[in-house]
Amino acid sequence: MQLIQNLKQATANAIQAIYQVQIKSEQVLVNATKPEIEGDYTIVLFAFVKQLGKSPDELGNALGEAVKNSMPGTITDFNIVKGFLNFTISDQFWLDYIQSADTNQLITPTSNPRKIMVEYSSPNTNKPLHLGHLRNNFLGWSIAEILKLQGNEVVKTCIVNDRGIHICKSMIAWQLFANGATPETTGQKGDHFVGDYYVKYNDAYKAEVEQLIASGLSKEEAEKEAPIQKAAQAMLLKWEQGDAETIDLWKRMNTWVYAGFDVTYKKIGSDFFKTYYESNTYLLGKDLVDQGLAKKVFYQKEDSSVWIDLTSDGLDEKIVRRKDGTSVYITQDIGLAELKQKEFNTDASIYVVGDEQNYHFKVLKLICQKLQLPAADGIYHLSYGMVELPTGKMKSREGTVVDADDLVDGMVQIAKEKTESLGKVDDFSPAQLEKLFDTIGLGALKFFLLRVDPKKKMIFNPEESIDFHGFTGPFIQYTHARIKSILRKTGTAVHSIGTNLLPLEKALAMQLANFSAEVNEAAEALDPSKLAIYAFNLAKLFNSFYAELSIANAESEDKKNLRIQLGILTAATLKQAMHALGIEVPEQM
RNA sequence: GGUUCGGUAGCUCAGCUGGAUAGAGCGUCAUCCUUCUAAGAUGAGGGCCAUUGGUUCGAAUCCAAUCCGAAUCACCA
Repeated sequence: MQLIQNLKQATANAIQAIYQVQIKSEQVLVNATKPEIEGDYTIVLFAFVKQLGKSPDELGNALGEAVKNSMPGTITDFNIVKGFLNFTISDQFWLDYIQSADTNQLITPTSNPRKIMVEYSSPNTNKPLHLGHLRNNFLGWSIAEILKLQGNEVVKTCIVNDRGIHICKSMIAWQLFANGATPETTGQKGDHFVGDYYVKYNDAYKAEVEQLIASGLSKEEAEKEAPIQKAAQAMLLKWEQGDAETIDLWKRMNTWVYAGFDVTYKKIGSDFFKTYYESNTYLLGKDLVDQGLAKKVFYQKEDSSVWIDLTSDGLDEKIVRRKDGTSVYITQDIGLAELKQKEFNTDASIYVVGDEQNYHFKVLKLICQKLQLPAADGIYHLSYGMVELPTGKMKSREGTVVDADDLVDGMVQIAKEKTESLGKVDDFSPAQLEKLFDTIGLGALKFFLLRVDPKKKMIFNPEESIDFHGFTGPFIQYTHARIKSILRKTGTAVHSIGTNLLPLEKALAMQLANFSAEVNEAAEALDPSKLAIYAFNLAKLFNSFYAELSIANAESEDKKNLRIQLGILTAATLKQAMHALGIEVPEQM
């Protein structure tokens, strides 16, 4: 659907022809005309009034006439109101569009497809996924789907933070308190099982610190001297030395966690083409430090630690190698960026990571650029805001973390209760029902987390749970199911669709025609919320249409055909838009 | 203190590449199921778009300052 683009181009051409002034088509602003004014699309004349030195009316008349004549059969009329040039599009244009639209090709693919990596999820192996991870996973998945929809090749990756002191804490606690218990013996999901020992570690640590303070140590000393903390540090050292027993335990506990993650990922629909483990990548980037030194990008201090000075870029000095020769977080990320580039040769790499790491990624990109790594310019940090509770941030210590599994199960349960109370799916089999509850519950949750601009922090109120009415996933799923229900009765064979359009029919066609452009916008901005909003508006519009006009009992055969076709297109568009959000739409609900 | 991001209806959010009377949803009130799925539709009510100044035909949108909130500025990851 190129209509808007064509209008811009025609306007630019007209200005060129009449006034010999070169205007880029992108400079022409085309809006949907206000409902109470006659017309379908509006061009704002003010932008050119001054530049061309003509009055809005004079300019409007000249442009209106020229554009109208350049698009015969498409534009039937124009008018000028207070500096706005309004064009009326012919019914025939929309009828042609409705008739020829192909549900298998709702999107015009991008002319320059790229290979793009999307890295998301990044779990820690010491605790289960929580609400924040869900936002990350849904965003990553959706971004990947949107880019694919546009015609790009997407490589989904995940970096697992499977090493470090926090893992050792869980391990120590397990050794101390578990008595050999395992997820199998307790029947607990592996990630929750390990997460519990992380909590137990913190409890024990806190108790030890308090005890030490009571025995006369200062708070600082106590925190340093707590035996369990020392044990964890010792264990990390052993791990790094490759101590067989430690590595064994580490592997064993990680296996439990991964088994748990797999269940969750499967449930919420996350997958990765390639998973990187920090235990394999944490030594990367060391050779790049030497290269950087040779290139004089980095410099060495007296204690032989290596730094980069970013003060001229408005940032600080940053260490890239410790004096003991070990690398730091940023170093391994540089190394990993290069590794990924070598393995996949992508045009761009999108990191879905929380906004608390904005500074880190700014530095990462800058350093990669200074090192002239091929990956550098393609690095893009998709920074998303935290999910907060009405009471403030989630804090594991205060037990206010919203667990991902619990939340998903809760949503599915609500979907079940709601669906059963409505009693519209009595003919479903138990397996179908289960699938439906999952679809609706997850749909509600995903939509809720994706409908907000990713970069903004959002508030989630677990008390109120998530609504199934209004601007929600189930509302759109319901609209889809409703259309499908009608189509099952009317059939989908369409012949003649008549020669005129009612306002609601036209509005629906216009909205449908926008889909491709909306996908492009969402892809460009890496913002699924744009698609969520689009899908909601389309569903809402269809529901108004549905309430006003009958499809099965339309006033004529032509009208029936036309509305069936509009129903087919709306259902297909909703399905595809939701699919790009990672949300399935049921045939019946 | 520096940097970055945010402040729009009671609540949660759109709108921000300047354009016509600032929009949704939830909540509140009212109306609509013997006819295609009421998880729906229609209507009412609700706003000094944080504040002040500037830019201009026109500012929620751009600029500056101020106030409030958040993140970050680790030899943690």
